[in-house]
Amino acid sequence: MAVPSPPASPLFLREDEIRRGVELLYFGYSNLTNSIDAGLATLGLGRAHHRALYFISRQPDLTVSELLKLLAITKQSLGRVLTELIEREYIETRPGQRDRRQKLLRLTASGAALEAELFRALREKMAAAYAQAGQGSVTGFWRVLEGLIPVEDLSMVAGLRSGG
Amino acid sequence: MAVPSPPASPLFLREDEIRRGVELLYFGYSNLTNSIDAGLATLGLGRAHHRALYFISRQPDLTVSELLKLLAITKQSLGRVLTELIEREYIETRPGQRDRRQKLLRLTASGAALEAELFRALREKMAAAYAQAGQGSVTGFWRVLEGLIPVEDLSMVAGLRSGG
DNA sequence: GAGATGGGACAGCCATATTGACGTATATAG
DNA sequence: CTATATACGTCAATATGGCTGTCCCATCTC
Repeated sequence: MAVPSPPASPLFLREDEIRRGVELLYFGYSNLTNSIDAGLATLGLGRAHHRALYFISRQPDLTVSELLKLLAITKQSLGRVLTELIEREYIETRPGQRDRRQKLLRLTASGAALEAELFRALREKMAAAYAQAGQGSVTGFWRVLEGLIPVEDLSMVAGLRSGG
Repeated sequence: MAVPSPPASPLFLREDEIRRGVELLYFGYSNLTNSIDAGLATLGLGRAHHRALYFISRQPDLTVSELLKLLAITKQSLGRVLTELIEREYIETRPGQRDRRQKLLRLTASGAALEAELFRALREKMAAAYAQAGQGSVTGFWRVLEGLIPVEDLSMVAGLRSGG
């Protein structure tokens, strides 16, 4: 294969692939998150509420500080969301057993029902995308996304599975 | 392989894979977009400005209505961002040649320089993720994301390449 | 000339994030 | 036991980036 000469800069040649990834990630993310907005709006809730519900559902008895790390927002921002969700009885709290300063967060029955309903829209979209792309693609999808996440955060994300 | 019985519901069994995708997409997207916030903040710009710069860079002589479709926001929201970028001379406009009501959007030299600088951060992150995941994974990454984007929007996204 | 379209603008609103300071309960180290 | 750190909450003020509704002008198209 007598290819004349290698590219001057691999980074430059890959620019189009990079931009393609950036754009697909933007539109894919947007479309997925948009898919639950209507459901949230009927309840007067926003995406911030959903994120809290989602992670608490995923990892019951999560503490406030753990949730703060996952969401990467300030205590004040989370506070409003959490207060609202507790008032509406989607979430309930208990003091921690080892450390009674902690508040363990957990969905109520209606909170779990709401999360499940919202998740249905996510599942439909994601399942359709998985099916269309094929299982081999799904692994690649995960791997690239993992590469976008700093190493120190990956354990946190993985913890949603094991540590829950 | 005498596996006893198939799962009651394939959707249920796949729930974990779906959630994994949702979570990686959330954290991956967040980390990528966060990576340019510092650069934007030093200039007093926000992500909305970057999105406009990005798409105009990608498709010079884009019209306002085309940009509106890409960003999926209202004219008013875009107006503020665009006005600011024009005032700061990152963007310039010309009337359309066929339709003089149109405004064709284009980066100035300093706008192009800014976009390139911001893109550098995106490129580094994305290139590292691609490299770590391997080229086979990149295709899968694209395919799944394409599956998340409604068919009617895909041509618009593809147009960033051909129609630019 | 009539109506549709591309673009812009005003006023006001809302959701979600921020910072900084401060307070209280509990845990833990000396 | 005291000191300090931690977990959580809260006040006040602010910024960003969306939204709606209404109205406007220029231009294109029929």
